[in-house]
Amino acid sequence: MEFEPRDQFEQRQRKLEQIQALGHEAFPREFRWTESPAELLKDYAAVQGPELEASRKEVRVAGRIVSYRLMGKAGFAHLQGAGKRIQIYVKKDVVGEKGFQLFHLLDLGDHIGVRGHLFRTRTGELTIWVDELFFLSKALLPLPEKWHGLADIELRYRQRYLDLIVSEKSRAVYQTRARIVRELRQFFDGRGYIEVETPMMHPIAGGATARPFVTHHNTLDIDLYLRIAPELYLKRLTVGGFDRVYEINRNFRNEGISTQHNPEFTMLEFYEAYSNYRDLMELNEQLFAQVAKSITGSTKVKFGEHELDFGKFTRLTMREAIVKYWPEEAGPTPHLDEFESAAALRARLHESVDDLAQAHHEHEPWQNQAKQQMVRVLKASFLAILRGSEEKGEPVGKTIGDIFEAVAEDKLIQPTILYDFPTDISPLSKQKPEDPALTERFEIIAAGMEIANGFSELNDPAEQERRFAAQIARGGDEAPKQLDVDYLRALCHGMPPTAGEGIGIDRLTMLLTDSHSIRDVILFPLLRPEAKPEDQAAAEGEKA
RNA sequence: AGGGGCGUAGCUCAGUGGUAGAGCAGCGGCCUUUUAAGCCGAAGGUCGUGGGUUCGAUCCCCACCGCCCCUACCA
Repeated sequence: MEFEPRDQFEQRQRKLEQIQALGHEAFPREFRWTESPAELLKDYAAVQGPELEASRKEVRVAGRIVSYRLMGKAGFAHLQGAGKRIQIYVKKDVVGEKGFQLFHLLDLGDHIGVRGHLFRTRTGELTIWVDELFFLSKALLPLPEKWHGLADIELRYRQRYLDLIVSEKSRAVYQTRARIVRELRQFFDGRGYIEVETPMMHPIAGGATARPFVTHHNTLDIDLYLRIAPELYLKRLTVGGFDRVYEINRNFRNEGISTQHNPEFTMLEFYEAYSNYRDLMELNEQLFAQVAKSITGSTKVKFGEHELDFGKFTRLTMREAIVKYWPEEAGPTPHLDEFESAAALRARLHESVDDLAQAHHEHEPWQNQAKQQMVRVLKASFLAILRGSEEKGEPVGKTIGDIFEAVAEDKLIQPTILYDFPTDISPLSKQKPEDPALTERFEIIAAGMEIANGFSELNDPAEQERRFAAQIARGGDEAPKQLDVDYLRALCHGMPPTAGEGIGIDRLTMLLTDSHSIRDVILFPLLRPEAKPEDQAAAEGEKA
């Protein structure tokens, strides 16, 4: 093994040998401790020095050395354990010649155990007076800089272990994430739901529109897809009589990577028989308020410059959202009847493009750069939407969805329930009885991000088959390659009226931890693998 | 995929068309209540990689690699 910095690596290997020569095992197997550094700091926060020294209660504590100050015949260090740091004081008189030799051979990053008792230093810091040192494990590579920590974002993602050692903030995010998941489990368990695990390898990728990852099973000699959603399996379970069922697990989508997208991400998906999407909206209002409150202490949560209030959801239909956020530069807002026909909507968009061009022309660039930018981007989006509609023959519902995304989605900062989605983009949702162009579907949007997606589940097998067939006929990378006949068969056995929903755990964690990149809430986000130096040289050789 | 930015010691960062600097970490020495401990000394680098311009490139130009941000695809 060879690592940079080579001299420090070798230096520390030599020290390990010297530690062994002192009679210590290089890699001991255990250490029996009585308290963690975190527990000591908490339990003895209010206990004064004289009281500590009067009782001289023996403690045994293990941790990683994260600071080290040697002063002749005594020294201080901090041991980090369970995320907190306790100081230790090591005196040659007390630990003896060999004990002090061991102390000399320690480096930042090493794990040790200590036996001793608590006292307070002159400055009042709670400290362990060490009677005996135990060597536990050597860090052969140095820790990041002690004051600034690991500032290189790439290193924080690639070497998360270092980030976690050095950054209490990062550590806290993942602890919060665990609490969020626990909270969600409690919420659903308390409502009579059962937690299940359905396949992650699917013969047909369904339940969402996304490009899947493909893999292969050797013995069966079949291609399989990593699941893009658990939806169709969970709904089979509602047919099977699990009336309230949920799963928390990973989905995989072979799509782009961004601050809001990682190729694998965690979803909570749940189904509740005999309920509809209105019931779910109410359930969501309770759920989000409760989770936000128990995680952050309040339903009002700081997210960047905003304060998101999960105690108060706005409800808007998709069409209302488009009308509400339609910018004046885009001309008159569309009328309700214009959402009915593709031709009317296209005409509206063409007019808007002209109005936007006009607006762009009228504004002097230096007057309001942000507005100029908005007008330019919106015009480009509208032109793209028109191309989709006119050249690719996309259905009107798709056009409406695209318009929503172009004009409204990023404006929805406060938690919003956006509902009544076009049937054309909702192949698994039940239609509204009074308007088959719309479905009983909603999304929860906060900070401009889609957090959850739920609907009254389509349980009419004939209609489901028509929708699947339409999807397949339309084609594209994101459409299923074949009909999921077994799913239709399951529906034919009778699925109760059911409402279901998926909640993005990563994004929810972002909101509740004020994290602005999904990579900050996923321990090991997908990055391009590090090239070994020789690979890199070879790659360049080939090109030359 | 397109646009912008970044890449210098293990880490955090300065810097210059003329052979590269600080702090922390590491090494040697002094120091028995310090705490970003201190003081003295020495060491540490193919300035992301490869080309080009130049008498001379870490710096200027081009390509490539990696990361970040925005846009596009998507949740």
